[in-house]
Amino acid sequence: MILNFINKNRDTILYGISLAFLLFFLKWIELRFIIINHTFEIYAGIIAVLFTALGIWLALKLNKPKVETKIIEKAVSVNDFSFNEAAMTDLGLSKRELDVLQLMAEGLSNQEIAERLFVSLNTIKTHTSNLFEKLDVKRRTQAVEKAKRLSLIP
Amino acid sequence: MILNFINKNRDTILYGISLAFLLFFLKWIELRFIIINHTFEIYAGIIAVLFTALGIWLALKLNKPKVETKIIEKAVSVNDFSFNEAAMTDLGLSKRELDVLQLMAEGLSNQEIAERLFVSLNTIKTHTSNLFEKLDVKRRTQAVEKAKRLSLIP
DNA sequence: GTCAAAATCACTCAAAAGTATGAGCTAAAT
DNA sequence: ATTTAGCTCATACTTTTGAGTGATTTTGAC
Repeated sequence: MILNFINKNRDTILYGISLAFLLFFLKWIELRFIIINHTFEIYAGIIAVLFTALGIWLALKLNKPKVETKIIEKAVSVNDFSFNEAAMTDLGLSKRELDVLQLMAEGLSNQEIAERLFVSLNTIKTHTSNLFEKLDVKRRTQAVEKAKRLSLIP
Repeated sequence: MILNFINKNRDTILYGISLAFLLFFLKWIELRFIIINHTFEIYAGIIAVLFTALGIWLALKLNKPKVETKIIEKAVSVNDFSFNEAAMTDLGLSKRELDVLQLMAEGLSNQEIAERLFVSLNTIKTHTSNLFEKLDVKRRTQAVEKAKRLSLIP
């Protein structure tokens, strides 16, 4: 805990010690000058130089770095398919129609879709017809294309 | 030209003037203190404060502002379609076949593709047949699906 | 229980897609 | 010069798809 305190206030403590040392040093040269009785200006000059240095040191120490935020756009290929519920309800697509749409997107024929869903070919035809109408397209390829654009399928 | 010179050395000139003024000021308070005969320490203290301030000012003036760059990575989903040349040569697809494939992916019918490319419907049929064989698929929907997987089309 | 939407299926007809085969023409490679 | 690959087109035929219509059954909501 005491180490922690020292660490946190390192600069302040250092500054205090430096100042104390400086004052002590000044007192010492003051004494010397009194004894040797030299000119006043030399003493003042030394003080000036020392404190200029102190000021510089202080400023450098306390000068907070300016933070510049740099935003780097990182290209990421994302797997972010989120089903577009809105589009589905908007178009009035039923669950079954969506099933058919998905299988259609996999490239299955109507016959294959029928077998996959255990219904007749005619049923699938009806579904696809309704799908095309709802999606406002003429062909299955267009339906798949549009469905992908609308995020109804990945 | 003289204005130019002044502008370029503004800081230096300013520093010189300030220093001159300070020295003049010091001389003045020195005189005052001599006349009033005050303690030496007050004078030294004033010098100390003044030159500390000067040091700070100098440091701030001459020190290049520290810039800390904070980098924030922003994930951006990118349109990163890069045509898979390898797959194309691997499958032995011709330019024309790729053309047809692209239009097919847009949901065009063979007839529409034929009109778009100014050739006959039969030509397109030939292309699609060859395409299906090369892609090892049975239907156009599968062809489009596979082509997308292979990055032959976006 | 009623009603509406959804799902199922059938039938017909037309259009589009796909298969198979053959062939001419051109440009590039051997 | 010959071969090869790619593009073109045609004919004949089959399969799939799609449009249109109508009907029955299921299901969920009111």
